[in-house]
Amino acid sequence: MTTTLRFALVDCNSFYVSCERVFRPELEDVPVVVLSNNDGCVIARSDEAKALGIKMGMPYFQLKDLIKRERVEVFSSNYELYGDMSRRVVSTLSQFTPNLEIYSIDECFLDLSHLKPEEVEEWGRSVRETVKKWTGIPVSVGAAGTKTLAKLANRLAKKRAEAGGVLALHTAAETEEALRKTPVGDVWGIGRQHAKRLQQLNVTTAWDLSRMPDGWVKKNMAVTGLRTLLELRGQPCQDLELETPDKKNICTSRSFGRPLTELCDIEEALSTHTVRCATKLRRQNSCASGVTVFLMTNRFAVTEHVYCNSRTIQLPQPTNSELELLPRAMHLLKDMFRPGKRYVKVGIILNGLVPASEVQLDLFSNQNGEKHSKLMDTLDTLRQRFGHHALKYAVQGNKNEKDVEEEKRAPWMLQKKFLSSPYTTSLKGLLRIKA
DNA sequence: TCTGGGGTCCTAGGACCC
DNA sequence: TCTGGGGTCCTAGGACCC
Repeated sequence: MTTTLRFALVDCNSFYVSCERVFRPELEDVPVVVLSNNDGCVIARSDEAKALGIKMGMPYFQLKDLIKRERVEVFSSNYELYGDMSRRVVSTLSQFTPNLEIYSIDECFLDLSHLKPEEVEEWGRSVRETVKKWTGIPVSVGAAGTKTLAKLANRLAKKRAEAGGVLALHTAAETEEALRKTPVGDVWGIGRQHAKRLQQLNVTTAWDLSRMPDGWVKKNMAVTGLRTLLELRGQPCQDLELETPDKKNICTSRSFGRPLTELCDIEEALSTHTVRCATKLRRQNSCASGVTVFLMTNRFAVTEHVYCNSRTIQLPQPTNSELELLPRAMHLLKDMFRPGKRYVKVGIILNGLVPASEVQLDLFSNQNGEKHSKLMDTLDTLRQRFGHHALKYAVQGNKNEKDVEEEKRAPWMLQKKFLSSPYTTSLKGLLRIKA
């Protein structure tokens, strides 16, 4: 019995590592890892690095010896580069279908309804070759009747050398075999907690899960769990999301380059995050109804008392003006700050987002609102043209995150010891390739 | 010394109203 | 003095994703 192949999942292999390799081809076949912000932990690994036993999320400081011994190449994360490469991959994929969902920076769901089942493998190979040729990024393709099964097929396409990076689940027998080979914790939608619970009940594979009673799953894993269950059985519960829905919250937060004790340093960091966050808010044409600020000390500390606090206020009316948001964020921070602690992270969340057009009337009844709105437009235009640092508030300080030299950087700024060039988005980066 | 950042959805429980 | 029940809204917390 054959099933209709409705979805393909195209996933970039070790995406961040692959981005770095595009511009450093000599790193092919060499173990490579990419670190999270602040060079904290491993967030991408090449196959060679995986073979050395380096796991996702491992702290870098615990791996230093291994990295040195095995000559692992290390990169700080370079989101400017990865974002740009991601756009190139998406634009290549959109040549293959107009109906495509950007699921994450390195994954897209593609609609297959225009293909006959027997054409899917050939189509998948063509996708792989074209993306590789046009962007330099290797991808894998999984195809099936539901999104959950397409994810599962994609995982196996990566694992099975003989699949050549493309796997389609055509028949019930093929699907059953794939389900039997997938550990339950590797199913999309089954996280650590559910996996643990299921394993205790001797449900160890995706196949076992697909045989569970609906009632038990609904009761213990909510309706999202039930959707996963039905999709494993081939019954589609999720469609492509062709338009990205507006975000309901927007957050900007960073760990500090080193622990901070002074309020003024944290104010510089938080004001910079607030400006970033407000910029994201305006890009979505939204206004925020509330502001939350959070502040924390090191949660792993054993000798110090862990302090983790947050404060929220509702705004008199929704706004996206930095002039409204900044003083409120600063006030919340001062309210939480306790001297004598070593803080490691601060962040802001803008919540209760509403379309800016819906508060427009209020905005015009308030003269300040109209002025602010024009000012913010101007700021956005100038910053887009000349960069984030072109126009800043005094409270943000005068240091520039792009500066590499230690003494030119503020203490709150991220560590990025192993940063590659912004090869694709700046002239300097471009010159670095030629050299 | 050194452990990321940014989201979503669901549910339970409390507050409040009629 | 007795003291219901149903509905809605909000929030906190937990689970998940990449």
